[in-house]
Amino acid sequence: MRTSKFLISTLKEVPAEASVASHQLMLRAGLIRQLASGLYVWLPAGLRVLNKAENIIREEMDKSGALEINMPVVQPAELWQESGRWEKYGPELCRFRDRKENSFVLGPTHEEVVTWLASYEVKSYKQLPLNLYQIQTKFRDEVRPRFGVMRGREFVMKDAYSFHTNLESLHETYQLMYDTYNRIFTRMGLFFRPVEADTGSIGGNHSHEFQVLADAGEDIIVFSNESDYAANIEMAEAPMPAEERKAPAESLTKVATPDAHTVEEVAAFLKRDVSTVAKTLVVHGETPEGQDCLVMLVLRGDHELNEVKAEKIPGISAPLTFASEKEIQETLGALPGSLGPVGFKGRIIVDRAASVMSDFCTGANETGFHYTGANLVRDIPEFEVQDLRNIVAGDPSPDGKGTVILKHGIEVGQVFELGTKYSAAMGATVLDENGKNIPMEMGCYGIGVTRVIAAAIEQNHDDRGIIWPDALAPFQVALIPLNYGKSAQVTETADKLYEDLIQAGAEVLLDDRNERPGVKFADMELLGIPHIVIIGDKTLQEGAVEYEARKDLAKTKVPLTDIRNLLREKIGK
RNA sequence: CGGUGAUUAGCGCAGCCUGGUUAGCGCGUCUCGUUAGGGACGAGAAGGUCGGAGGUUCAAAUCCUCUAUCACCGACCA
Repeated sequence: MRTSKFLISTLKEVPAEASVASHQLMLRAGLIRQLASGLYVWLPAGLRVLNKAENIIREEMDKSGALEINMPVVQPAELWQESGRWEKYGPELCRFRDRKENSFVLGPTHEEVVTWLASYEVKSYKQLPLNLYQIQTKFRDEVRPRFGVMRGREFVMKDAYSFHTNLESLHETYQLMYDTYNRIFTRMGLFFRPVEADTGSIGGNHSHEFQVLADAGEDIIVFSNESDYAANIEMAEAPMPAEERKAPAESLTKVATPDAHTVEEVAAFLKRDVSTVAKTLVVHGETPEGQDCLVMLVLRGDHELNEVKAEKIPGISAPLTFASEKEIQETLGALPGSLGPVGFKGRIIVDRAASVMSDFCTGANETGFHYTGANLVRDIPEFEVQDLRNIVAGDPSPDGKGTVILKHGIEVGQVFELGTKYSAAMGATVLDENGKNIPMEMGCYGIGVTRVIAAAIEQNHDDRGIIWPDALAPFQVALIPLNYGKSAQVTETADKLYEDLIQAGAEVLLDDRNERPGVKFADMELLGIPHIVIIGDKTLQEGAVEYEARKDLAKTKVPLTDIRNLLREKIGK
């Protein structure tokens, strides 16, 4: 490709809407343009990268034995009503009606459609296992699109769905996909880790996320400093403290704490550490009889509630909903900021770390008052202990080896064992060896293709621009002739080299624009092309050209006779 | 969805508070010339419903009301 025939849409200045490096660079390098919130046009250079990523995924999926299909973006609402997600999915599911007033959705994922498909196509255990995948556009009306294509509303996803007669077969394919994902992200040159994950709204039993480690990531990943333990913070169990709860030493004393509403304010007012104050949160729940009720969650003041853990506890509403001020006032007679478990008649769940506190401070359920010297059992006879909090750096690792470290990650893929959740709900059954109808076991496996591009840039850039891993680069080689079209020897050399490399099957961008050298250097470096060759009269006098590696910007003079072979070796052509 | 802020040329911004000529600046774009190894210089030019609607006023980018869109901070997910 010649730049004169290509669309080079680089920007000098950073558009105001971009805050993270990948978003800024994708706009500056001319890979994408924003059409509306969370919606992006992929420009030619960007699309080349996207296609590279898709092809790697396609090759590895095919190698694993998965079969590519294509399902519609638009899906009938009935399928979603059948699976039960019509109610559960919430407003990010974009719903609409067609001219006949029939309800449809824009597919945010395709479990329903693929299960419908499998129920039609698969009748016998002999056809299983089967793994179907597609690379296709999804739409989720995200509450808060941000960071460019990292969290867009419309995005490209590779989603695969596997079908099995038994769990053993499902485990096998799960492991196969796990290994395939490792190969895919390794080929893309990413620094990533598979981590244990929550199954979220898709539902299921067993799951790993593939996380690209980068500071801009929105997820927090928990690692052990001694073992290979790695999990999403949503999942990471905060172990029971080793120490025993001390016997009460103080008596329960009510103290006035005017205008102190947060744990920090109370701690500061009473001149004690936040970790000696118990934090009380009130959420909605259900009694075993099915009655709505309020449940108290008690945590140490310096700890954070883990909502995923909380909503998994039976009897607590999912999604987790906090009681409103009005509800709290009516039930407890006090406002949030002065709440506590002492004297509360309902269900009280105490976090493991909070369960070993003694002589702590907590709200008195009377606005403006707290207790000091509060103690479990003595002052709060009825309570249960659960893991409720986010693990923090320095806590013992959940696997018992070492302590934990927290890092940010970008979730680029996830593998799930779904079980029979969808097949049972939607009647996707097969006849087994005994002629019995059984629902198929299912797995599902996603990769955020557009997101992976952003993740790759987060991990690979410098102050001049993007540094593409070889496998994702829009072009492998950039040729920068200086004085192209004016100097005959430069023009001839550049054209010849260009033709040779094209013949060899290389992806080459020849910058034949009538621009000053600085402009060309800056553009090619911003665009992140891994291998750059500079062809100028000065070095040609010595029968040489210059080779620049984008990775480290190192320039070396290379004899003209060697440059073809050097490049072909670098790009493996 | 809540809170905060923004919307003026392709991009980045000033002007608004205190209403009053032809709405400016930098970058980019086009033409001509000089240049040519790190986003050059000179001369000229094109490009604006001041987000939209309504109102106040002799007069609105500027004041008021409504509305749309975008961004940032908190609850979702590939």
